[in-house]
Amino acid sequence: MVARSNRVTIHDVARAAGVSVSTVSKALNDTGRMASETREKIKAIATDVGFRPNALARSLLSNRSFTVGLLTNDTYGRFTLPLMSGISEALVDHGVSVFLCAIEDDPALAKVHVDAMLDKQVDGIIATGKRVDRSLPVDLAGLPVPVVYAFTEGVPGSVILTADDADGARLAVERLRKVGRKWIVHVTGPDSFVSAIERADAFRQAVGPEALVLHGAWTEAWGHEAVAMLWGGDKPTPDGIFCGNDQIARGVVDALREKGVRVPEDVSVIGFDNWEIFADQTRPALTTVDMNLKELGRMAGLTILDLAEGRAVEAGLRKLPCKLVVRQSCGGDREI
Amino acid sequence: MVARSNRVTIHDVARAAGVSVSTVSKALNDTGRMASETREKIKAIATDVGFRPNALARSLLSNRSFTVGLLTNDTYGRFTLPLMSGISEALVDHGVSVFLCAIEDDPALAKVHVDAMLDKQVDGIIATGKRVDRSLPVDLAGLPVPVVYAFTEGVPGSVILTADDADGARLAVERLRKVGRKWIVHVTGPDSFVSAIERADAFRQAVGPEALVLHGAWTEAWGHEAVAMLWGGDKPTPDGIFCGNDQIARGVVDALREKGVRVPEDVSVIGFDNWEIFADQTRPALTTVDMNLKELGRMAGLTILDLAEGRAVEAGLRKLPCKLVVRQSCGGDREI
DNA sequence: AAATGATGAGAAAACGTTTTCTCACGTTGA
DNA sequence: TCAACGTGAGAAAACGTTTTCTCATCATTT
Repeated sequence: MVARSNRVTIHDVARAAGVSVSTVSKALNDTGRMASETREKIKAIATDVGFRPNALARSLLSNRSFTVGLLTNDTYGRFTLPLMSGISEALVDHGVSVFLCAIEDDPALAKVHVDAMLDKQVDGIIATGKRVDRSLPVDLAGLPVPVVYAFTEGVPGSVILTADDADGARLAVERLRKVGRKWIVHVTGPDSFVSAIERADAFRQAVGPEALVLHGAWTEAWGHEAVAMLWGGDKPTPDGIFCGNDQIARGVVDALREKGVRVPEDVSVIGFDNWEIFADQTRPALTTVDMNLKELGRMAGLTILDLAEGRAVEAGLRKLPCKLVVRQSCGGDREI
Repeated sequence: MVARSNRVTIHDVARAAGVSVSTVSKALNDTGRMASETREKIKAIATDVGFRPNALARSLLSNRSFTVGLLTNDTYGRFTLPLMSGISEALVDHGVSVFLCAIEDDPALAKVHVDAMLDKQVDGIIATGKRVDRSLPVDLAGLPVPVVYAFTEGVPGSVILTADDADGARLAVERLRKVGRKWIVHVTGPDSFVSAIERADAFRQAVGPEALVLHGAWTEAWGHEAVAMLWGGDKPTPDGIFCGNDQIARGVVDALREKGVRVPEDVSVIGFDNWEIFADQTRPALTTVDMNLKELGRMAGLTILDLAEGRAVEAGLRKLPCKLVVRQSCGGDREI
């Protein structure tokens, strides 16, 4: 309930042990020369009085703050949180803490946050966003600390980590084929999204020349609409639908159910994102492509650490493979 | 592309200006005595060479790091992100950055994070979680820094901020009454949740002795089930349904639509949480209670700041009012 | 003309560490 | 017996700031 700083410093330990602060420092860091009894005694006393070195003082000297910044404009957190979780998990073992800065597409706010982090001597900055083909509203080039871009557009020559959309599409098609689907269509988001394009291209490549890709919004409503279109004409209806995200997939599955089409018996559906809140709640639960965002976060964390510690890292765009999470909407889930 | 620390320090400024570091410091901080020309000249030179004071060095001296920690076990981020957003928004103006630590109900991990933050001399810690009636798996009492609990259980005598569940329930009932509903029921989550209990109690108090509360899971499926029960017997069916969260509400609305019951013409539905991804996508879009989590975050941020700066703060549980977000599922939305 | 006071600016200490340098002491070898 | 050497431990500098103290210089007053 009191005062300034009752925190125990290295001086307190030195006094308690009857030695100098240098000796304490060397004892605790296992450096320097000294009698091993002295070392052990000092260590014992240090833990006894609950000494924990002040990281700030240490950083001042070492030029390493064991702190990194995560800059994001994904306020909703759909992508940022798994990423954050991976970053944190990878770095906590190295004693590194993460500043989270939510900048909402506001350049001024972004600058304030970046400056604050630089002032606090972060060892590096990880930039992330909600769209792979958009960059944050702040220029991170030429900063005095390394920068890694994860799931957002980065400047040329920088390190950019992202999910391999094409791989995800291939995984989905492969699965649909494996459960015996012949006429597979792709219902996805607007073709103004690079992710949508890349998935669609890979989809076309995997399915062949007759491939059908329907672009729309990233919404349930578009899923409903697409089903209405596909089942509305007199053309043959597909037996497999690969959706651009889980919301579309949810719309598709609901629409099919309302139509009396059985999923997965009559039609197999695969989503994208593995957003559990959607994938799990859909009836039947969605088989869906997971972008491994947590793993992407781990990679980003370890990469920024490499850079901070001066190790060489290959620049350029690096795409991490996706994985398929099998639930019920595609069928074939019991065969395993 | 090189070396150690090209960062410009106060010494560089002093050299460039031909004065001592003390003079520079006083010039930039508008303290001390000096000719105003000197002051201005130094300021000009400082911005010229791009000097930014090293916050670490400053912190070492002032015992203030302008850094707080946010501890959460809400990996999904449903509650943490709006809170975080509010905290960050409130604190960025004061130059304070936020460490986000995701501890997944793992006491050891929690301790590691807390220790790392303490070593880094955070000015305070905000604890938050996914449930108001559960505490984090780590003891935050007796820490050398102030702690504020937001949306999670705190130790007695601490500062605890949370949403006023009863207020939310009252808002919902009030609205349903206002649009002319007479027979209102409450479909909510398990009665093992304090939130569910408090809302249910307030609901009963507002509706009267004949109030009907149905407890189930926090899922869409339970919404469907509840509708099946309510419309299954030969009792009169309700014309207003207040749901414990937006997922239940979504289930209820979907089930009613499938039944041919019109929302909001025949039945008004109100949700809880204002989880936009659900509230917006439901047809019709959900009128729902918003817990003002961002505001709660702001309060938490300002409170921790007050405590860090030694201002007195009243301990105890503080409940922040909710607000109703009007969309279409309740009706009466066009009257305004 | 001397004493007083105001003004401008620098020196030094401090924050809590780590690291390098120095030194006293005791042991070994010739 | 003396030089050389190894060992244990402390002194001091350094990191980049802020703050207190001291001290010239110059203008004002008597």
